Amino acid sequence: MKDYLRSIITTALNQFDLSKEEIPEIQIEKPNQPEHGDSASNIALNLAGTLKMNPRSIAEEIVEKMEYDPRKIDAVEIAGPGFINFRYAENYLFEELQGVLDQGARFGETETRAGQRILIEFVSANPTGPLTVGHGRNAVLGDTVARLLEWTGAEVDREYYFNNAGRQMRMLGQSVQARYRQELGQDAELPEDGYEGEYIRDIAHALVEEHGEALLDTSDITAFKEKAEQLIFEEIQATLQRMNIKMDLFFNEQEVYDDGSIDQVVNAFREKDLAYDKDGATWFRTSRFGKEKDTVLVKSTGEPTYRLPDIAYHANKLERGYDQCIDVFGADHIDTYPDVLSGLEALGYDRSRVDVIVYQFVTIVKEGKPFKMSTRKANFITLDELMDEVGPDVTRFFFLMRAPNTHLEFDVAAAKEEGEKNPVFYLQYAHARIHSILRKVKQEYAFGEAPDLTILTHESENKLIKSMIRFPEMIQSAAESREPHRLINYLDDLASHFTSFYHDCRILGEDEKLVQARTALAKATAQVLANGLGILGISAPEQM
RNA sequence: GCGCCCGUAGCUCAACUGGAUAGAGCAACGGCCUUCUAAGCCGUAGGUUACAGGUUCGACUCCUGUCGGGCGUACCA
Repeated sequence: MKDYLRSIITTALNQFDLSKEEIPEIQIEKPNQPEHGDSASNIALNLAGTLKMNPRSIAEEIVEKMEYDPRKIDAVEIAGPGFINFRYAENYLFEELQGVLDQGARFGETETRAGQRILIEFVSANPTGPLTVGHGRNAVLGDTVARLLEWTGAEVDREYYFNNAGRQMRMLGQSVQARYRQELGQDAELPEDGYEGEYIRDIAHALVEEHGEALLDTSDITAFKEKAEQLIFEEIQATLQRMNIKMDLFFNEQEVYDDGSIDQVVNAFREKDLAYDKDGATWFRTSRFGKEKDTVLVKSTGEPTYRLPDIAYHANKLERGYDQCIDVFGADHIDTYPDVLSGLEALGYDRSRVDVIVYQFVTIVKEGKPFKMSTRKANFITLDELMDEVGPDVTRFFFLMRAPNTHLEFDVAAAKEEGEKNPVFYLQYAHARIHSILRKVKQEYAFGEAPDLTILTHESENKLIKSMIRFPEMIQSAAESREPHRLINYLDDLASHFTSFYHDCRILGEDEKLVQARTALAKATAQVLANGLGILGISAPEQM
């Protein structure tokens, strides 16, 4: 519908004395006030400046020159300072409703990104411990944005970037070694800054079972490190799977060392005089890109800082032919992002091909109080523990219900509540309720011909249909802005329109034609709810 | 100090990327179950959108400053 409105407005505008550049983008929006129609455009107001005319008279002229299909548009009005308001024809609504039924599980899919290949990198936690609540928001955001993009036609790969070398992992190996020795009754202490979590003991225990005392003499921590990595990765993947997330690709940071691309990056920078040596280290002239200071790429020890492999890794992604690469990370990593973009630009890539979703931190609220977490100390809540308490559906929902770029408060008590305070149940309940009706209808009726949807003229029916057919637009907007919470707000609105309909209009016991038409309407609603919940990665139960 | 993000009803948050009278949920108050799931529906109350300026037909949204909170500001990741 938006596209249609844009096209008829454009046709009208072409009759004005305006160059192409002077025609602004035509915005179509849904007015807050129902009296203002179903869709509205502010085009006349936007043109007031360039045309030097009263916006109302511009609007009048546009409407005069506009031709529209009465089967789609019932009325066009000019209101307020110069808005053009459109009212949909009933016939249009019925056609669209039929469209929902016809498209079924695919209703909402569009082709706007058809042919695009997108790589979205998320989670990317190093295998040093179980996923915590902090990773949860990252994981769920990344996966859901991926699903949204897929619904708009893109081909999306989900990638997990990790590092199994370096200090962190050494520390992990040493921690496991210490626990291993303790398990066998020896005196051993965790290294300073070692990992204190209980899971380290589990890994040590597994090593004892497997090797007995055979690893006591070795000073090499490789065996400890590898076992830890293996077990932790298994656990991480199990956690992700439980959350309905499946990564397509894993990328080991080591690759960009091994294939020499790190050196290539440094050399390319040097050739363009964007890298230099100072104090035994290699520096990147980030000051050329508007940063206060230059940045170290290779430490005086010869070891690269994380920025260098980061740049090489992103170049690698672009080289793999993706049209767009999206990174998901927390606010604490925001500072590295400009360096990566500068690096890519220096290498001759188009920086707009890399995009980032930054989310703010999660505060867990337990017993009414914020719960402070520290990763290395055993003081954290794992995602698994959270899911044990509230289940995967609620977990996903809570991480998605707020805009990524705002601080999220996760109230465990509210999440555990079954209803009332818990909005996820509202959606699932509406879906289950419809299926309950559908089951009853199926028992009592056997409809022959196609339903006559044109008898759905009750105000609640009308509103429900209008809400339903906005679904594809909502997916677009949520995908475009990378903000899944928009879809949640929409589904909430849809469910609320359904429950209003449910209370105003009975299905069972009415005239058979009406039963049939309303059943179709209910079925379409359930379909949209199921499709939407599917995008969110949340189950749509048929019974509750 | 500097940089990024946030500040909206008592609480948690929306507001379609600058639009018309700022909306939901929870909490409070008042109604609605012999009929398809009351995990629900309807209504009442609750606001100087932190504050002060500015930009324009129009600002929660953009700009400047102030206050408050979060995160950064490494030859850690």
